[in-house]
Amino acid sequence: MTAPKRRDSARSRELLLTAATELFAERGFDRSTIREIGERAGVDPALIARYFGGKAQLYLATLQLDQSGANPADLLEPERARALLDHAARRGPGPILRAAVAPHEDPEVQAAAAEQLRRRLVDPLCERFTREGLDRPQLRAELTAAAFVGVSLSRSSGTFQALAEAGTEEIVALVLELLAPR
Amino acid sequence: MTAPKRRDSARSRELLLTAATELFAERGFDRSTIREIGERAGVDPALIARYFGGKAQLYLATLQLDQSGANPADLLEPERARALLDHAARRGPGPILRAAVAPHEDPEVQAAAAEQLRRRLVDPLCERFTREGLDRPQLRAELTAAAFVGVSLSRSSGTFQALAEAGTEEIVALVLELLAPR
DNA sequence: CTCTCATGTCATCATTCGAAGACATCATGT
DNA sequence: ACATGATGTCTTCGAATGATGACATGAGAG
Repeated sequence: MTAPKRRDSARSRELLLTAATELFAERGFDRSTIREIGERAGVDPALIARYFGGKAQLYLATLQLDQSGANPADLLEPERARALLDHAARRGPGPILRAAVAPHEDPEVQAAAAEQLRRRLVDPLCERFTREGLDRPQLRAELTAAAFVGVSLSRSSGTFQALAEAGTEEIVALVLELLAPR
Repeated sequence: MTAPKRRDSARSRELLLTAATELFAERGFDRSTIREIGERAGVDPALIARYFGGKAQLYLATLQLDQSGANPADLLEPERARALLDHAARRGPGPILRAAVAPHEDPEVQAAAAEQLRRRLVDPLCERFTREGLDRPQLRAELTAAAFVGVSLSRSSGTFQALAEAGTEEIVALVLELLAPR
């Protein structure tokens, strides 16, 4: 009951946001066009400009979309690793992981993506490493996150055959074995 | 004395190839334009079509360029890891690593990049793992290579601050510690 | 009912890109 | 010296893309 919408602009916004999230995850920002987004959403692409301001701001909106959960668990928690890898396998790696290896041209966009990356992957790891008394926890956290991003993206890209074909559980086990500090 | 060049088409080809290698390494294939390549090479971009057939074939030519060394050492050899990370830090990660996480649209181009990736990173690792008697050597090799690619690309991208600022030696040590099987 | 504005549709613009071709220029063989 | 083909320069084309604004339409206010 947040007030009934006339011709449902809220719904159009939502549809665009969802379609954009999917497409950005599948093909990345650059290779997604506002026409494709509009087509998938069943909404005229011109409304992207009206409701978000432009493609870049739509991207920013998708970034803020799923930061719902507060402090996420770190990568070395099996459930967290599984969730991330599974999500990437089914819906694409997501725009945030992509931003780690291929920065955006727009500095503002890149900064936003980098912050999401830090909050959702690096910081939890850094906390864990600090807790465990490792030296250089920040650097170790970034390194571990980068390695995980590489695995996740590579698996989705299909470039590595065995990696693409292996089941999620298998990957989770090997990744955790690989990344766990010793 | 391989026959003197009239107006030195061989030199033009070479200049284009060099400039293309640099630009592809710095910005990746998609974000590099043939006009930029021509400008950097000091050669008219139209000659790319003449000498290589087009942008995609120029890219393929750069891939075949530096596969001089025969069987390269595997990633877990410190010198090899250092060489790769150092090269990436100074001249960009190179088109091959990029292909691991962001496939090209042209299937032929992607296949060529994937093969280079396999020959130069995965196969040596697979041999090592087989030698060491690990199970699933192929999968482990691809996983390790993917993690390394993630670290290398992330470091070059500047998205992770500590990772970008850390010295090569430091990274090499941590990467080897991370990726070495146990 | 009618006015008004939010909402949606459509056409078009400016830019960028790879590609192709017309034309000019120079070197070499005869 | 001239003809021929290789080499280089320049313009232009067609497609794709993000953005913009004019116009149409429908719902709610008075």
